[in-house]
Amino acid sequence: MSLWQDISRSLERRIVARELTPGDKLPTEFELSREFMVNRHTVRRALSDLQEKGIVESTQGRGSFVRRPSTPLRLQRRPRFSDHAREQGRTPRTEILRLAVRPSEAKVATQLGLRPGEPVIYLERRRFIDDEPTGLSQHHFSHTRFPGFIEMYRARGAITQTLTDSGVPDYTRARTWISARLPTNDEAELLQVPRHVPLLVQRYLNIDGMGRPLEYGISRAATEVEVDFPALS
Amino acid sequence: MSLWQDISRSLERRIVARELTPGDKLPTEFELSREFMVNRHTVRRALSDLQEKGIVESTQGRGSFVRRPSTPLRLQRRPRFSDHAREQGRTPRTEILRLAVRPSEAKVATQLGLRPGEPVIYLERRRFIDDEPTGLSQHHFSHTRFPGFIEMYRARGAITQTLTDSGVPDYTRARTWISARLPTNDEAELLQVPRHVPLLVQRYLNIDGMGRPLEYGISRAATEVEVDFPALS
DNA sequence: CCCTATTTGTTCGTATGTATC
DNA sequence: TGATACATACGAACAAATAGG
Repeated sequence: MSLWQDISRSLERRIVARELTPGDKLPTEFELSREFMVNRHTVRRALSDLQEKGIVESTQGRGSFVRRPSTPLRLQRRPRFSDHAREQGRTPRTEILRLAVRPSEAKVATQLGLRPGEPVIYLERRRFIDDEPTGLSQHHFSHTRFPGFIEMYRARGAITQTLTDSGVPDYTRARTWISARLPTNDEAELLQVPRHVPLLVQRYLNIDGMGRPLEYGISRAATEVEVDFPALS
Repeated sequence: MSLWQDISRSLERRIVARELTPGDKLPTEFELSREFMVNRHTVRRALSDLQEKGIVESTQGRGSFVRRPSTPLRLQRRPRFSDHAREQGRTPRTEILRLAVRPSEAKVATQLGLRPGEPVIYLERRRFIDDEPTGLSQHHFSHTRFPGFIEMYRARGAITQTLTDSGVPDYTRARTWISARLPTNDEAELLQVPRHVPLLVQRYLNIDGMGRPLEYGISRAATEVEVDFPALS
């Protein structure tokens, strides 16, 4: 057991024992180095470990702070996000992060059957349940096909409604690619999760009733940590 | 942009440009420090960054290596792991970690429609492609229904074959739950991945041609999964 | 608004420990 | 066993962001 690991554990114990509670400022690196009688670098290595674990957060010029605990988030299981949430008696909300027309990237164009660079509606959203951020999503629609999308979406606030009013009464998910990765700083911030909690990333293609590509989307959500596995020896 | 960030990006570019391919050994820290004309600590900071991102892996006494890329795995209604691998001209292999009869846990019993504690066949495996570990899986079958499973599986080495010979010519995946989490030490060891690379966890229920629950399984892989039917139901 | 003390971030230097080959 | 290479630790200095007077 190295010194920095000892220090990291010691600080972690202090936090789980509520000697230091979320939001609290940790002693400065200098003070910690005196307390543990080690070099400041050794303290920094320990703090770096705690940062990776999402337990503390450091800011230049301010100090290191105990992070707020993360609430386990539920993985969204249905494309109809709002209905699903309301069924459970919870309050869904969607925030628009970006909504614009932009040239399509190669991957998006391929999936939607467009020529690369052909304009697409780009919509980026953050979703909440009971005011807790639960997911981020990026949506792409053909601008040629839905020229009035932006205004309609702003007025209606829902994708399904916008598509219905654009003459697409129904659509289904044709394909989903799923992967997992750790969040970027921005994503961790937007979703209010520590950096060590994996994101589940879904890339999907929705098609309309005629089987034509309709929407290419990417959604990201933090997932619950599972602990119910029999140990592997 | 700090020096170590520059170096990290530079090395990452080298890797995506295939100048360094998966499995390759990076230059030693000393060599890199000479090349970039910085202190070895600065190189170490960059390598630490690349390790966090899962791009390289370092081992004391050996060196730093470019990690293997994760190959997308395809999830289907009739999952046939070996066929899929062979289609791509790769060599699949399966290792038995455990194979035994044990009382069913509550969750397993519920899914399989058994009484809690009713005996189940428990099979734990590790799968390889081209001798690289790619996944871990746990399988549960009713022991009452398949009393000779253990001997048959040992003789045949394949679940599908064992089931066929047990009078179950066909089965399909009824449901899949997907989540992500960081690996335990054991899992990281068995899968040969760093501890900060998320695992994709699939819990699934397979049913036979009559719609009866057949197998409850949990698989874990550090790879992308492609889903070509409505993903989460 | 500026100045300054505080605090974390980066970089160098040096030394020793420890795992691998 | 020795050489190599990564891991840990200490010391020093300066940069950069923050907070408070």
